[in-house]
Amino acid sequence: MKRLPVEFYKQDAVTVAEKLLGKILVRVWEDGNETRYRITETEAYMGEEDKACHACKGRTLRTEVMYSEGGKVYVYLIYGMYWMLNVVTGEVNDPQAVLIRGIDNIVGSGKVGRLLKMDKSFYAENLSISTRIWIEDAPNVSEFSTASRVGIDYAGEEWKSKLWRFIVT
DNA sequence: TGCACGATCTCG
DNA sequence: GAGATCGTGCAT
Repeated sequence: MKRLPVEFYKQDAVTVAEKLLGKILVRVWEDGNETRYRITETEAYMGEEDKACHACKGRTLRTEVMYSEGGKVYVYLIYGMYWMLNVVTGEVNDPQAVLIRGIDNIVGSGKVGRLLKMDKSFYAENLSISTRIWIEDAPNVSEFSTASRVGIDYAGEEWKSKLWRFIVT
């Protein structure tokens, strides 16, 4: 297996979110051991128009990495205790990202962040060259379902109703 | 300089 | 069903 090419991440977030299902997330720990996880649940966030996307507020210190080229990591702290793991997608100045909500049998973006020991140092980590986290190719999964996104009540009906959550079944 | 608010989870 | 817990963004 090999790492996904940069071109993979340059597609739009909805496409990447769907194709990431079944792919292998590799995490190398400080002691040199590595663990591989199968991605089972993702969510897409589509740019400044998407009221549920952090970039809808425009370019800030926190959202800056979403404006860069796809293939980078976007992490941020939520509720003061959970690091959320996202993958930036799309071209430069096209702020999109895919939230990793589930890996293996771990479902819940907060749990994923904790399990992977995510923290601020992973902000803007490049998945193509990083030695501690990357994603490897794997066959697409044939069975998956879609659903509306979670935890974005403030985004309004139009954006809440988008079926941009992808789950391996 | 201060404050309200979350893409959540766990416990009672 | 509520609390934990803190960086970020916007209002003073």
